This record gives sequence, structure tokens and C-alpha cells, in this order.
Amino acid sequence: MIGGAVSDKIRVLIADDHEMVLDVFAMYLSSAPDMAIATAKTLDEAVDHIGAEGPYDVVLLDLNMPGMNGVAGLRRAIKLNGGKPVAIITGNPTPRMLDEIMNAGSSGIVLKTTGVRSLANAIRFMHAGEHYMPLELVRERHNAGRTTKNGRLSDKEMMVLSYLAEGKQNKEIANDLKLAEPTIKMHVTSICKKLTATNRTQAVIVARDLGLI
Amino acid sequence: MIGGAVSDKIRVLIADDHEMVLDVFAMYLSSAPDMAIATAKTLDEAVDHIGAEGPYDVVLLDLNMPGMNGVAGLRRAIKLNGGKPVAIITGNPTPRMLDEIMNAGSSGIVLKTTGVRSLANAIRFMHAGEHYMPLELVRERHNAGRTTKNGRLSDKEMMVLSYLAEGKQNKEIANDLKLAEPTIKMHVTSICKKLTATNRTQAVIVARDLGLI
DNA sequence: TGCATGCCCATCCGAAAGTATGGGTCGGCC
DNA sequence: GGCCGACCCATACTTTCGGATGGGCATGCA
Repeated sequence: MIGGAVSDKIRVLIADDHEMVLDVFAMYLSSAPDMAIATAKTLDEAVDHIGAEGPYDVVLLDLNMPGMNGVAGLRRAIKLNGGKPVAIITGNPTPRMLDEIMNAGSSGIVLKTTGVRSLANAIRFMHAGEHYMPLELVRERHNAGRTTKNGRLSDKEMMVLSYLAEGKQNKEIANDLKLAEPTIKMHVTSICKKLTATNRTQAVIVARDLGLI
Repeated sequence: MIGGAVSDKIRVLIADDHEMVLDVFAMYLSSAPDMAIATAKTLDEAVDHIGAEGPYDVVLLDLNMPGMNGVAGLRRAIKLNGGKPVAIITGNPTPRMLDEIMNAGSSGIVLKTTGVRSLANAIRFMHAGEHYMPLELVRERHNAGRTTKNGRLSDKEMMVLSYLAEGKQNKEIANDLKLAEPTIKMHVTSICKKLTATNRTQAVIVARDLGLI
């Protein structure tokens, strides 16, 4: 902490629909004397807080909260908070989600798996203008999951899989990727084998359950 | 509480990969003088605990924890805990998950959205041999979600949708439901319309995102 | 050098999916 | 009674999928 009046607390807003998580935040962080905590249970509540109290020094949003709609809610909050840091707090983010979160302009990601102790440090870090991301995420960013018992998915296969996960059909995928349709079919076949799925729909289901997408 | 020596504490085991959640449990429940809390971060850890310490009076398991594999891990824990109550703790369970959890023989479901205060009561309740389930779940059990902007899904449609979500094909579904294949096709078409999906794969995706399944 | 692997493409085929049309029963509701 | 909606079925058609076969090209490794 660099000097400053006692009243210069970091104003933190935390929003999560898991009231238990909110409880622990309030409990633990109220013992950190340099922060003032506000909480919300939906994105709309959080937005109201920001509207009424002005931008917070740090905003933490749960990704699966009502009103979030994936990164759409994140973007909304970032716009509202006037340039001050907005971060995501979540459990097991998929690689895809990580990309979207960081591309949306988030100041960082806090994992619920990391314990409360590191949270105060993460908040101060982001308040200082840094981007916070746990090491294990950075390391596994590219190679997360993708290894299955039947071999690992190649880059192209991951690419095709992400289109499958949107319900696209082979012709569309071929157009988007500038490839021929048979090539896409081949990739889909390969993906299904590696995921032990019998068709594209099952492949998407398995991939989701595995956190591949 | 029915009499008993002071040393007759309820032995509780809580397993969740969100260390934050574990923290709050330890913090809050240690102030409940009639309980002794143990924690774990994976199903295997929890199993080890049970193996070493014998069955716990109440076991709480996170559904999305490493090693759980849906209800499979729940069944494993129930078998191990020798008839004493095993419950699930989770965020936003889908109707489908609720069915599976209760059919697997769980003693109840605790929502992370309900705050810590009710947790101690839930534990004592289940320790007394009762089945615990939050009211909002009981009420919305049958009618959860299913209403979309294009109308609500009928019972038959929900049934077919659940098969779609397993990647089954029309012929299989027809056999299982003792219906003709064209009928299934009709239902699938109807489902896709109501979910604004262009094919079965997309239907499964939006249904999942909506928590319909 | 040979060989495996990943990537790309073409053609062909049968099966499945999706769409359309038409017709039937049942129950609830005005 | 007439109407509507949910459910059931059949036939027929087009598109898409999944699988198989066969070929070419580049990379890297033994």
C-alpha cells in the first residue's frame, strides 16, 4: 500500500448468485481494512449499484449469474464501469470461455478453486491496473483437455469441433474455413472417433462434458 | 437435538473443488458447536477420508467436482458411507440432474444460492434421516424452464428432447418410446421451432444453455 | 532413405435427417 | 355442436451425414 488517507479504501463490487460465495467474501474481505465491499446477486443488481454509486474500483462478476449471457453481460459491465477494472470469477472455465473473456476486455479471471486468501491480493493487483490470471490457466491455456483416451485432438479438429458446437453443418464449416466439404467430413469422423461418439450431436455433448469447448 | 454426550458431534464431510466454498464452510460451521467438519477437494480425497475415518454422519458432495462423473461418483460415495446420508451441493441443477440425483439414493440437495445459514439446519435435518430439498426446487421440479419465447414444450417434446440430448437418432427414440419414426421427426421439428434451432444439434445446445436438460 | 502423421481433396453410396402433405383420434372449450 | 390443440401415423421427397476408397502433399523422425 502506498500511503493515502484512511478513507481511501478500494471500493469493490462482487456479484454472484451463489449466496454462499457472497457470504465468504463479505466475511473474509471485511477483515481487509483497505477495502469496502458491496455485493449483488444478479447482473442487473450489479448494474444498479454501479449506476447509483458510480464506477467501482474493482468489479468481480460470476460468469454463470442470471443476466450474464456469457460475455455479453461482461461487456455491458465494462462499458458501465468507466475504464476501471472488471474481472470474472468462475469455477472451471473452458478454453473457449477464457478467450472470450479476455477478448472482451476483462481485467482478469479469479478461480473459485484457489481459495479466499489470494483474492485480496488479486483485487489489489487489478486495482493497480494489471491483468490477473492464475498461472495454471496461463500454462494450460492452449493444451487444456484435448487429450482423450483415443488420442488428442489436433488444432484443425479443435477448430472444426468449435463449429460443431454451434450446430453448424459441414457445408457452412467448409465455407468459413475455406476448405472442401469432404475434408470437414473427415475431420468430423476423426473427432467422433477420438471422443467415442457415434455422430456430431454426441460429439458436442461429450466435448462439453469434458470441458473441451 | 436429543440429549447425548458433548462428544456426540455430528461428523460432517464436505467435498468441493471450489476452495472458496470449503473455506466458508469451515469458517461458518465451526461456529456450530454440534458439528465436526472435514473437507476434501476431489471425490477420491473424500473416499479416502471415509475409508480412513469410517462413514461420516453426513457427507456433502459437489456435483461438478473432479472424479464425480455426474451421479456415478454419488453412487460410489453412497455405497461407501454405509447407509448414512450423502447429499449433493450444487449451483443450478437442471431438472434432469435432480431426477438422477434423487434416484441414485441421495439424501438431498443443497443449493449454493441459498446462503450459509440454512446449511447447518439442512445438515441436522438429513442427519435425522430426512430428505432435504429446497422448496423452490420442489415447486419448479416439473415445469422448470420449458417455456420459450416460441411457446412451451409439451411433455412428449421434453421426453424426445431428453433423447436428443443423448445423441440418439430418430429410429432409436421411436423404438424406446414405442412410436413411429415419422412421429419422432415431427416432434423434433416442433422442438427445433420452439427453440429457434435449425437442427437437432443446435436444439441440444440451446436446451443445455437454457437449463432445460 | 523410408515411414508415419497430419492435412487436403475427389467420388460414390447408403442411411439418416429434415420438410411437406394428408389424414386420423382424443379431449377441452366456446 | 364446432373448433382447436396435442398427439399419432403414412407416404414421398431433398438434403445432409457418415463411411469407404483412393489419391496427393508436407513435415518430422528413425
